[in-house]
Amino acid sequence: MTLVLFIDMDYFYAACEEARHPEVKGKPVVVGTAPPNDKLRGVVQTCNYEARKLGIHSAMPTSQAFKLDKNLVYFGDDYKYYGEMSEKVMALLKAYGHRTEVVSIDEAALDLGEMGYDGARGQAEAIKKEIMAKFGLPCTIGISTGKIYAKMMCDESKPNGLGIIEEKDLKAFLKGKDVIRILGVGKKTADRLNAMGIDTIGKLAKADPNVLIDNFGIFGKELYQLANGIDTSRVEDKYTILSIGRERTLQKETTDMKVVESMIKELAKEAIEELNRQHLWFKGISVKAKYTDFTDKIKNKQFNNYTDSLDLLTTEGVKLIRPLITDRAVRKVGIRVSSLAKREGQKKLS
DNA sequence: CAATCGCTTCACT
DNA sequence: CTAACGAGTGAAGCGATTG
Repeated sequence: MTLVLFIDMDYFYAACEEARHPEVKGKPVVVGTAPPNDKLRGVVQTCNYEARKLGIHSAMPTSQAFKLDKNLVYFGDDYKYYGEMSEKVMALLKAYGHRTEVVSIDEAALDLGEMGYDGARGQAEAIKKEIMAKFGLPCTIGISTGKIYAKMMCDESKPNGLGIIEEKDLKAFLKGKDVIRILGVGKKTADRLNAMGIDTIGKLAKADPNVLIDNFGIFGKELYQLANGIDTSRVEDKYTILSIGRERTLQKETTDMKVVESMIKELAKEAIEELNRQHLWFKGISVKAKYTDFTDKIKNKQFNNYTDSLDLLTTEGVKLIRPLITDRAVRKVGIRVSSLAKREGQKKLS
């Protein structure tokens, strides 16, 4: 029986800030999205456990967080730094020699193979210790027979934990859990399941698989299998980026194409920087305008050839977004490149 | 009729 | 008090279009 180890960094962005500002440890720390010049207009990205105790959580408006504690420590997000820390952690994990999947900036899965539960525990303890010693970052690890179960166990063991769920205990482990705990099931899907009378994974396991498939397609089948102890997910050693985008709230809502244009230029530059860092080309672009009523509109375009040209992205981006800028006031704009390809070994046509 | 396109919806931090 | 607070990143889903 091969085992999967799932690791999730605890309150990652806030922990990164604590690592480089040790003096704030023990205080409530919030990392927020930071629209230029007005942090109160953003929302909380991540916060440490001291802040959570006060009721602060992800996606809460920063203004509201300050109402709960006017003395909290606030940092505007710094993706570049978090990305660097993430890369260091991932490199450390890969050095253990197992097939390793980078799931997100702060999560990874390792296929431990046939080392047994005791071996897996030893490995997990070593990893936790090394990450703390080298980077000062806490993390939580879950271990089970499949990636998704390992992740669920990980979620359950936070913070700074280590949880193992053995195969013989799997059914009992899953039975009472809310369906929303399943990876890929958010509020909307959970509501639909609830409406069908399914609120726990135990009930999901007993549901009619055909009804699930009718309602959710292929995902319905996966849900059914998962609820019954079959985790078909695999630990993949490659991590494919499908798109890279940047979006930002304007300082002030506007109908002025000039303002939108200069923001698009700025965002295009940032997106290309990331594209270059990842050594990719793009073939598709999309732009987005979000209006004051919080609805948004997106425009896409595909090119015939791959490119990495900032000029092209900027000019085409501006052209694409023009029809979205009308007399409706816009509060946020964004640009994204997609249909990506690795640079090496391929010839750029132009 | 399958692949691709253009756009919306959803999940998550 | 369930209205108003409301960022950013990215993938998945899906109907329309096209070769």
